[in-house]
Amino acid sequence: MFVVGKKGGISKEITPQSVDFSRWYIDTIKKADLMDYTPVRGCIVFKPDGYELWERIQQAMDRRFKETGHRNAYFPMLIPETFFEKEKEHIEGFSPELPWVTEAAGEKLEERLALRPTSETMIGHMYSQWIQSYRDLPVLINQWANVFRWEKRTLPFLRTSEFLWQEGHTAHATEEEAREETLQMLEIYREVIEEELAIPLFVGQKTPSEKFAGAIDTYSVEAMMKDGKSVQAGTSHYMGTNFAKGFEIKYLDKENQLQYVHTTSWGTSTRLIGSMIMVHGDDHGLVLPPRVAPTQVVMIPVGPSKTRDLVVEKMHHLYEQLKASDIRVRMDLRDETPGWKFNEWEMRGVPIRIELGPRDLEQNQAILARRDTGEKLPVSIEQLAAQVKEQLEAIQKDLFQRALQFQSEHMHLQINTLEQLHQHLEISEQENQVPGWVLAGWCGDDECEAKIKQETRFTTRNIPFQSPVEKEVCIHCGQQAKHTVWFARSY
RNA sequence: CGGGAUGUGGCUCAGCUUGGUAGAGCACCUGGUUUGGGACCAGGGGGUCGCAGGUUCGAAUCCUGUCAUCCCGACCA
Repeated sequence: MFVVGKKGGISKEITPQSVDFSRWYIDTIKKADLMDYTPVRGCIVFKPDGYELWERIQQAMDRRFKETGHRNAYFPMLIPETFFEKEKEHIEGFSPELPWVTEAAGEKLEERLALRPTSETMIGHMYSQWIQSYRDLPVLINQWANVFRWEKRTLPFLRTSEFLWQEGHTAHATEEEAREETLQMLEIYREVIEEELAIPLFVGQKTPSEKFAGAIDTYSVEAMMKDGKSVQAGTSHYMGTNFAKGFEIKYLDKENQLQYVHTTSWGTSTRLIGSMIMVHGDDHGLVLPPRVAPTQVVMIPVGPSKTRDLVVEKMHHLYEQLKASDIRVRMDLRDETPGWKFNEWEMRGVPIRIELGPRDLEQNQAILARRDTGEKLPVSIEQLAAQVKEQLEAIQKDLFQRALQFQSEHMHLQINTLEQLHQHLEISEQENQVPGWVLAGWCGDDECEAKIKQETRFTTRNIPFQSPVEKEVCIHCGQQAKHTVWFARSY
């Protein structure tokens, strides 16, 4: 399918996915120049292309947050130790991974300050002061921020000690309204991630053991990577009155009764970048969905040097035309051979390459090459901008469809016992196939869940809102299933 | 945090076993020829060998410690 030169076309510098997926991932992000390591453990630089991906995700999210009535604010990064003690589950969940500030201005602090792992506590504290009356509700605030979780094992974009994210925190008068908010934001995540990042998702509810520390209910959107593992791409939590009670967030209702507010929180992070890479990337490197690609089109002049001036002159005209059509386009006029540039921009995942040479000038055309399929098609110059737009949209759509196809090929609906699961894993390993995801029944017992994890490293991903099949019995104990759950290995 | 591996010009690595003037390929700079899938020739620049100690007349090489990255586990977005 990939149209390549005599040398085979596989990058010499990227480990093929089938050989070692982890190495492929590291090779790809480095070759695509998205990030670099730093001297600080688990902390990376988001280089301009990596950061721009984040900016585009931000824009897509932020627009929808605003449309649904939320506003942005910024809360401090340092959180007093005592704040964590106000919600028991919360501190148990987060205390192992907190970095602390213990000294400032050369003196030991009376109370040490944590670098926030999330801002429920600080925001809860502030909300308690801002909210007095039902007239103050709802409070709908989002924050774009960095957070810290000192991870034992780090992986660029997917798990770093410091990462960028967005955390929404809302307070409502009623449970019903707060629950609506929780699901509304989950739906916004689904929309952005599927439409902008072309990543198809599994939408559902987390099991109690997998939910957020301090939440009543946690919902997630989960994505399947090309190695069959899952990434939790976004979460939305209904907190009930847990944080309201911990931080005394109360309001007077219409009957002059003091009530606790119901809070929610919801978040997505820069791990979306990692997911996107692992969902769409191939053995040539990165493959970017056009809507978030920093560069959508790269133009490369080809042909002998005698004709170069003429070609470049024409290319400038076309470049201006594409720019005028709001296409993110750049020309590569560096003094390298075309083949070298082709490979370079493929590694960087640019969706469309336009080649222009003397033969094209004669025929009043340009060659348009798709990153995702490798197809090259001649396009008449008059129609170039229109064709590029059409192809960008086609690529966006095709990436999603291909990912959806991959998903359906790696979802296993016929596994009903632990023994069958073990068999499935053995066969997958023997045939060097990704084990994928397994839909199975679960009785609701934490112990069964823990045992499955222990034996297979498969964890519950979520309980889908819409399950393709309803399961009758628990995959572990064989008793009646309460839920039908996705199981998978995860990042 | 446990087990394994690695750390040497920008990148990929050799050299380490058996201590003795730091190497190769790629990249970079200059000039020329080239350019429709990773060009070629000639010349050139660049490294206190992750860091800190130690052993030694002498350490990239041996010893101790430490930090980082990768892989495999336990913990988590």
